[in-house]
Parts: sequence; structure tokens; C-alpha cells
Amino acid sequence: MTDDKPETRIQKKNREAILDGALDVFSAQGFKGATVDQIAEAAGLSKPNLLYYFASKEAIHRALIDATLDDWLAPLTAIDRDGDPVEEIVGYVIRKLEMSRDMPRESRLFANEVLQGAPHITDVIGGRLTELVDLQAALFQDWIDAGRLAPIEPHHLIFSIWATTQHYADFEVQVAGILGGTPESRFEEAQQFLGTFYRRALTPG
Amino acid sequence: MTDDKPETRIQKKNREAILDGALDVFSAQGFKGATVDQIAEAAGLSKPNLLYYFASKEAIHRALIDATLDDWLAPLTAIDRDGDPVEEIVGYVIRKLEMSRDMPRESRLFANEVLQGAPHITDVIGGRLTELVDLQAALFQDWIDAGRLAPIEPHHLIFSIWATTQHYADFEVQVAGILGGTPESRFEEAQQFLGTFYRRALTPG
DNA sequence: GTCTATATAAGGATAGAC
DNA sequence: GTCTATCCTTATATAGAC
Repeated sequence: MTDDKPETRIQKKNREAILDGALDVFSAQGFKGATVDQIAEAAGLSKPNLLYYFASKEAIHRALIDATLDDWLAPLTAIDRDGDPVEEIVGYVIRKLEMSRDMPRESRLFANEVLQGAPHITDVIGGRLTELVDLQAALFQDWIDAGRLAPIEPHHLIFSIWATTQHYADFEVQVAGILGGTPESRFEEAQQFLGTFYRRALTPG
Repeated sequence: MTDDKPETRIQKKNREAILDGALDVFSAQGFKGATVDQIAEAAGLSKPNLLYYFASKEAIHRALIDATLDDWLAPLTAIDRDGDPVEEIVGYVIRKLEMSRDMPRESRLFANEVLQGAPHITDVIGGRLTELVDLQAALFQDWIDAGRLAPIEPHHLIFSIWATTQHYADFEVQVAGILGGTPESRFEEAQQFLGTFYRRALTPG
């Protein structure tokens, strides 16, 4: 166990604390609304010490996007071509809703980013994301052509799934203000609603 | 025509220019991301001159929310209890989609606000908005009880309508990046998609 | 009502001691 | 690696002349 590795245990711990704190702050306030001071405080470090690990606020944000993007897009690739079309898509809806419940900060991080013109992820949208979506949309279209899914434009179907599921994370204050109840009860209702809704809209015949 | 009225023509024109410029800037960058300089430039005034009309950045934002909120919530009250339930709700969906097309700045203004915890409109969410939604949700429930609408939780139905329609304004860069085409072609597709989608999910039997 | 100049504060980033 | 002190830029807001 030599020690010339690029990352010591303490460095790893600090980097993780910084990224976690940055996720808190960027997701709640957006890029410009976030301050390095707030991130440092959330991470339990002084500002200069934080800037010893990351060269700038931009660099923290970039690292955070890099660290979360894969997780965030993962469900899109988990749809099984050999499964039942309606159940596969409803399953995707439910997974996305669970992510809104379990990773609301990530949802808001990307919502803030896209809402303000996606200045830091233009390459992702123009590249990987479009490829992934086109791929799944083609699969949906195959299912439709085979009569196993009610005819509907697949890209817009994907948008509707993103919109309806991420809504519960991104606009949570509004949802909570209107519905009341607990986070758990709200997500249970949402799960029930979305399952029913998408089954009706997608079942052929 | 005496001149002791609180507002002259030139004041009115300047106030409107400021609010219009502020709508540009706040909707694109959020409250913290916006600067008074940018708003002044968008309004065609100097910064001190702008601050002659509004005491602070906060005051501009408040005035803007006040000036746009009524328009933004109007469609919610336009649903006709005596119409055909499915067509009334689909009509609401289409009106909301048209608002995403025609008032994208207002959509993003409120999206920014809610996404970041609605610090400036807590009273609206806890008050007027909840009342309006509860009222319409009760109407939907009546329709369901009468067997004229497929059974579905009405509050979540309203959320889904907001989410799916405002998505096209709030996340336009992403939608445009994935779909390509023109704004017109995208909205036509969306209209087609959402009409089909909600008719299927809401038609009873 | 509108401008130039400026006060004042916040925030990003660095210097240099330890 | 971590801290205190500080620099520098940006941004809100005001003063005061015209």
C-alpha cells in the first residue's frame, strides 16, 4: 500500500463532503444563487480550504454534474425490449417517480440548469441525451408498429414522463402546499395516479 | 384633464418597459441571477433611473409577480361545469399549452420561483392557489361520481396538466435540443400528443 | 426625471503563515 | 492541508448636479 496515489482517504472524504454540500446548495438556489461560502459551510470546511480542492465555483459545479449525470440518466436504459411494453413503460414511470422521491436534489440541480438555458450541459443535451432518447423512442415506435402499445408520439411520451414525475421533486413546495399530508402519502398518491394514468393511455385496443 | 394623477403617460410607459425587461431577465436567470443592470439595459433606462421608479430589485420582482399572476392563473377558472367533462379538461390542457407557447417568460418566472422554494409567493400557494385548485378538483370529482369522467385523483390530474404543458416552456432548450424542428412544429406535435393522451386517460368506460 | 459619480456590501479567489 | 487576512470584481443602492 504505497502512498503516492493521487487521492488519500482524507482527500476523498473532503471531496465527497464538498460535492454533497454543493448538491444541497446548487439544487436549492441554482448556479448563480449559490455562493462558495454556503457550499463551504454545508461541507464543513473553510472557503479557502474548499478552494484548495476545487479551483472555482464553476469547477465544483462541473464535477457535481459529472458525478450525478450517469445516475440520473440510468433508468432510461433499463427498459427491456423483451418485456411487456405497457408494463415496461409504467415501470420506467415508477422508477422515475422513485428518483424524484429519493434524489430530489439531483432533480432540482438539472431542473435549475435546463430552466436557465442549460449553459453548462449543452453538450450533453445535444449529444448523449438526444441519442438515448432517440434510441428509446425507436423502441417505443417498434412496439406501436407491432400493435403492442397504443399509438402515440414516443418523444413526447418521454417528455410527459419526465415532466409528470420530476414535477414532484422540482415543484415540491407547491405540491406540498396544495396537497398537505406527508411526503410519503403524497408519493403514494402520485404512484397510484401515474400508474393508472399511463396504463390507460398506453394500453392498445 | 388635470395633472395631479399619480401616473403620467411617460411614467406609465417607463414602468411598463421596466416590467417587460424584468420579465426577460428574471425568467431567464431567476431572482438571484438577475441584475438590476441587465433589467435597466433591457428596459432602455439607466440603472439609477430605473431605481427612481422602483425602490429595489425586490420591488421590481414583486410588482412583476403581481402584474402577471392573474393572467397566469386565469385558465384554471375558465372550466365550464355545464360542458362535456372530457372536452372541458382537454380544452384546459390546450389553453395551458398555448400559454406555454405565448407566455413562456411568465411560465419560467414562476418555475424559477417555485423551484427555488417559492420564497416570494408563499402566501399565494398557501392561499389563492390552493383554493382555486381545491375548487376545480371538487368539480372533477363531481364529474367522476356522475360517471362522466374516468376515475382518477383530481389534484394529481391538475399537477400532471401543469407539468406536461409547462414543460414545453420551462425546459424548452432541452425539448428543442432533442426534437429539433421549429417552435411551431414542436407545439403542433405537443398539441396532438396531449389531446390524444388526455382523451384516452379521461374518457370513461 | 435623468444623469454622473460614488458609497457600501457581497462574493470569488489568492497570499502567505502555520 | 488548513487557516487568517486580504485583494478585486461585481452588484445594490444612494447623493447630488442638471
